[in-house]
Amino acid sequence: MSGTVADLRTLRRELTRRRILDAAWELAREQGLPGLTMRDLGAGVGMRAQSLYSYFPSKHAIHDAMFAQGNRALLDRYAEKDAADAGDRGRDRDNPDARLCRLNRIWLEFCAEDPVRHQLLIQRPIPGFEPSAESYRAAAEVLELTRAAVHACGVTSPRAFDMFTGLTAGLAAQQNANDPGGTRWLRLADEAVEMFLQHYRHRHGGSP
Amino acid sequence: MSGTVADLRTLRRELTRRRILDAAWELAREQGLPGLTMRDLGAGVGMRAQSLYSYFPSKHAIHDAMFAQGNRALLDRYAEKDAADAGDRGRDRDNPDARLCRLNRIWLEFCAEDPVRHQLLIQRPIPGFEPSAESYRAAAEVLELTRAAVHACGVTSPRAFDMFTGLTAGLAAQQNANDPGGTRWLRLADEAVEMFLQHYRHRHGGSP
DNA sequence: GTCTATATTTGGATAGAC
DNA sequence: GTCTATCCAAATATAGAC
Repeated sequence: MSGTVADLRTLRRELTRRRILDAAWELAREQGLPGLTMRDLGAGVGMRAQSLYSYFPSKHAIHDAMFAQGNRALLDRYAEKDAADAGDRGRDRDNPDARLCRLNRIWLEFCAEDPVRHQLLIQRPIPGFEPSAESYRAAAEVLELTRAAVHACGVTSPRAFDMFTGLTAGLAAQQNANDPGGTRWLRLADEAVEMFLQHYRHRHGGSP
Repeated sequence: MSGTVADLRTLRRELTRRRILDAAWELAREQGLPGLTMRDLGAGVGMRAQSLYSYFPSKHAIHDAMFAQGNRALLDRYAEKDAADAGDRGRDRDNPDARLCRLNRIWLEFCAEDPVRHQLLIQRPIPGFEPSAESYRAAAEVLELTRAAVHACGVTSPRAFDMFTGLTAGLAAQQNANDPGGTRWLRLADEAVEMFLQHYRHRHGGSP
């Protein structure tokens, strides 16, 4: 019996943690990531700021949890969308170019739909913030996924991969900085991949 | 006579303003842009924080002055380097591709040599900060310079120019975020321009 | 022109009552 | 588990003496 009670407690606690994180995202979207304060966050979930310390040991821990959440959300998005768009039809082997375009679109849309999340995951807007090892693992997983997709297109040099990450990171950054909510750079996604593949496949690559 | 005295006073005042801004850059480079405080800044020039208000009406005004300084520095860099590398020899007309590569290298090196300045000029790390109109003018001038250089290479579509700014912004962002002080993305500068021109000149462009 | 003194606000975090 | 009551630190900014 006491086991069940403990489980319920843990569950309630976890739910409240989620509510706090949801409110944190909402506030960060409104006033920017540095503008997120314990006071406002407490008010956002109907608590005093001090009560938050029952759920997170520090503000840093909240940032870290958000970072981890963001990376997991991206991995989930890949799993959903990538599978939904082509997995069943088995086109992954047949057309690696299309898959790279797809992954690139998923990434760019993910970045554009929440500039604050993009900021937290990609740039480092919080001075002393270093994410935990577990959070880094998810980020590295995303990178490897992308690298594999580029390789599958016949482009294998590290230089080329750096160019790819630069290209796609730039489109996301420009979109959020200069046309937030729009599609001015988003719409260049496929064109960018095409440009990239044309250049690197013919130079260092394998099959056309 | 009183005019001379007034001039001296203005001069001294202007010199102190410069000293304050120099110290501001130094501190920002050390502790990040949000870590710049009036206290530390005062200490950096041998004053109390309160005395700074004799030179700048607010912290915001200091940020704005830094923003303007940064943009002017970039324009100066273009004027110096671009002219020094090719102006005398008059290659600008003969080889627009080389000029675009040159401008791109100047820009990337400028961004990489001071990540904090890059952050201030390109991204918007300070929540409520909006630069003054005069500062914006310099930034727009930079953009037009680049657009003209891309046009000279026979690439005229706005889409293509957006791709160019995305590409080059991404290289700078990746360099500073993932390899500060290194050259991992910097060295891709010419290759990026080559890739870009090959793609867009053959598609929408003019002469090869 | 710079200082001391101070006002004001804000934010992160702890202790202990209930 | 949440609250009240505080603490402490830091930061922007103003007033007035020297």
